[in-house]
Amino acid sequence: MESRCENCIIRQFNSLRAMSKEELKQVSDSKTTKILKKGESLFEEGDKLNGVYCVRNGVSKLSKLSANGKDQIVKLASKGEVIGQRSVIAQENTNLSAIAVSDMEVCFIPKETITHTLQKNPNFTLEVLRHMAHDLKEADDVIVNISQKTVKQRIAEAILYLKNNFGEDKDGFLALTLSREDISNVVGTATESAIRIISEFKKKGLIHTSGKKIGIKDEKKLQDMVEGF
Amino acid sequence: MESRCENCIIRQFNSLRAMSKEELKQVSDSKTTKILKKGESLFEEGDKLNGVYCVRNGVSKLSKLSANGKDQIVKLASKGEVIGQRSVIAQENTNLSAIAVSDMEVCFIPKETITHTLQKNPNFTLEVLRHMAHDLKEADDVIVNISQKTVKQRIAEAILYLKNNFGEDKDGFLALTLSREDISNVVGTATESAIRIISEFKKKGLIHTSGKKIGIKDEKKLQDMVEGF
DNA sequence: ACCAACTACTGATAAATGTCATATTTTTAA
DNA sequence: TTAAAAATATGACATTTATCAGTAGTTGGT
Repeated sequence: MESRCENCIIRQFNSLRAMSKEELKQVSDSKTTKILKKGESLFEEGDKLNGVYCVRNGVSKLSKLSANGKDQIVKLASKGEVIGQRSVIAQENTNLSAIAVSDMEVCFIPKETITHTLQKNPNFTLEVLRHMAHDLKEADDVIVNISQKTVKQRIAEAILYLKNNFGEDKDGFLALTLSREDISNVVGTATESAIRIISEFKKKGLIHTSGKKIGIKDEKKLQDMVEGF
Repeated sequence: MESRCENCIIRQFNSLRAMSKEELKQVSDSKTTKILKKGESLFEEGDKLNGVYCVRNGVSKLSKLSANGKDQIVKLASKGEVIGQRSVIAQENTNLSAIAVSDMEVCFIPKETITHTLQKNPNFTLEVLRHMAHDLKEADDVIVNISQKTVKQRIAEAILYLKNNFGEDKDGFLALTLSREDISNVVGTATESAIRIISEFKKKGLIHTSGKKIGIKDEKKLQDMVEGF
């Protein structure tokens, strides 16, 4: 099974591209590959992480449990993204759980390899920093969206987000199928509210559905809805 | 007026403490000091920043305007914090506005000085990275709070936050006085809702007020309220 | 000290969202 | 394949929050 990091295309999308040949070799020698089925967890909130996970395939939700027992999904991480960086860098237990929302293949890289490179290779550190700066901006946007947009707007936005980030299958459905509950947890609303609004979108002809699958029929109107028209 | 960065205690609180004597000297030579009165802005959303601001005194709100014309305050930055780092690092225009909520004294450090040090001093980069990792965690917490807690809980939390981060004056009022509108923008709600809930807290004896000033009377009950009792 | 402008407050009402109960459909696994 | 379990769907209703309208109180500038 042994693919070498040096040859892995995935790393072009993340901060590992700033590593030297030598460093990549070290990563490759210390990494382990892991297969996860949908629903399995990479780690749970509060866990101490011994390394980071580089996603080769599939999608993971990063979520946090709130006092009232509901999960809030903070980010969906897919191919090329590195999960767990924040906790390893801040040397804290993780504040999020990571659960596969589709079958996944990930590489585990021990934290020593990462921290060692962080101390030796300023380009790598800077690259990680840039990624984190980007994540922070996205988080700020999410805060503004959640507090200023209606649930309807946020659901429309989530549907467009899923299309733009994960694409559509041959039948015109979103390639990443989330349960209604997951959608409500992305958006930060009650599951029933999400379901109701999705039904409404369907009645209005903005989307079509089949089981839990959703397909976009009128992208422009969905976009208008996001902007508040 | 020329105080030297080498002697500035403020920098102990931020990533500048990882700079060498030499680098600090360079910062000191390139920096300019700026005084802001309450209400004045450091920069506006969309501006291209030519450097970062190190807060010596006072507090600034970092906020983002939403489509419906309301500001969402994403962070309050005070003594020791560096504002504008994210945009400079990501080499993007800023996504936030920074406006003084009290009189301020800040040092402006040109971005060349920062980016130069980022490339040369891995310890500094790592330190900045750690700070950003921390900010990102806080942002995640805000997302969960906003979407899962009621307005009442969030206002109680905001009041406690103001006490814990900025302290109280000799009369037992919060040392940082925000307008009701600013409070509503921190919490992500309508100004009238914030006012109504603050009045309710007062009637219940959780707080006392005098004009726009708020003082905590029953911290425990406020805390219970945050947890949802 | 006084006026204008701003900010805080309150009530009435509307709109959005959550909750609970229950029916229906889809998925899962024996 | 089929029964059980899980997820989706919908209605009725409760609760929360926003909006609009108007009054009272505070503050800063002359």
